[in-house]
Amino acid sequence: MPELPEVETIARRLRDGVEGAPSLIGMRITTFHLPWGRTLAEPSEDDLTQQLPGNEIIAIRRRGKYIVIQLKAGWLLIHLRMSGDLLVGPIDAQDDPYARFMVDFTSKWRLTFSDVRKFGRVWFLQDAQKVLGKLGPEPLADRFTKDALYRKLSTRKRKIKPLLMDQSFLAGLGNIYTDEALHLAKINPLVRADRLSEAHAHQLWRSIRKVLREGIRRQGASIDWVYRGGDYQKHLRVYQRTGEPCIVCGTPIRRMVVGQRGTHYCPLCQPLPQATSGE
DNA sequence: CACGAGACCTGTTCGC
DNA sequence: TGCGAACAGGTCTCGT
Repeated sequence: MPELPEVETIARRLRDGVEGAPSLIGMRITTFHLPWGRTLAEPSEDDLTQQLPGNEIIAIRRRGKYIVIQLKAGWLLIHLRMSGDLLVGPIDAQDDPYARFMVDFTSKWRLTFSDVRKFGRVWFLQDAQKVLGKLGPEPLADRFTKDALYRKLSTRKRKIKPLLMDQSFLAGLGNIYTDEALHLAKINPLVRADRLSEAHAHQLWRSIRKVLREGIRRQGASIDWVYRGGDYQKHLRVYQRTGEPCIVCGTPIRRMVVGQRGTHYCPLCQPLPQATSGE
């Protein structure tokens, strides 16, 4: 489910609280539950039993698509992958059938990691960089400039779409927002990164930041049955709009597969530069 | 270095 | 109506 805007929205809700659920900042952990063992990537369940109880939440933020929970001693990292979500409710509430990991607090509140497809993972680390250190830049950070993007693109020969989705190249874009940004920038998903002009790279930079900011403003996109978050899905330009008219030129949106991912684009607005795609 | 295929999982939707 | 195939917001590993 979640890409940068959805993860950002979830992190803010945990940090600030929402109607019916308080902020988790300052809460002290009593115990945890792990109904699906593989959800815990690191350390072992036994080690976690030594480290988590008594620990206290200091801060919550997002890095790439990770939820980063700073504890008094150590870091709890959570990656929602395809279908994960984080919910706060009373300990005695009815169990979520898809709960894979739960943390209980002295306040009698419980944080539940719900994840239908079981792809999500949790890490408890003394050094968060062990996992976060592999990530590329934050697309919304000040230091990520349009010239920095142009320079990074100019040395890569990969197709632009899979490159943008590579989390070590840039952290946070997934299938939805990549398609959206490429359409806004009028760039074909198959174009080689090093073939983009400086003007196109700059336009792409603007587009990436615009779709991510808009996604956050709308509190993310709710697609299918999984995420009941924001309403950005009502404003999508191409994603899952195959056959519907392009909002710019009216041409039917097409779907193709790029890097094994469904890819949506406008054949007129995002033409493949002639004879450039190959060699 | 770049790419494709296969895993990991469950649920919904599509096509016949 | 029923049933298998295709598809879904992500990432890792392996082989070419």
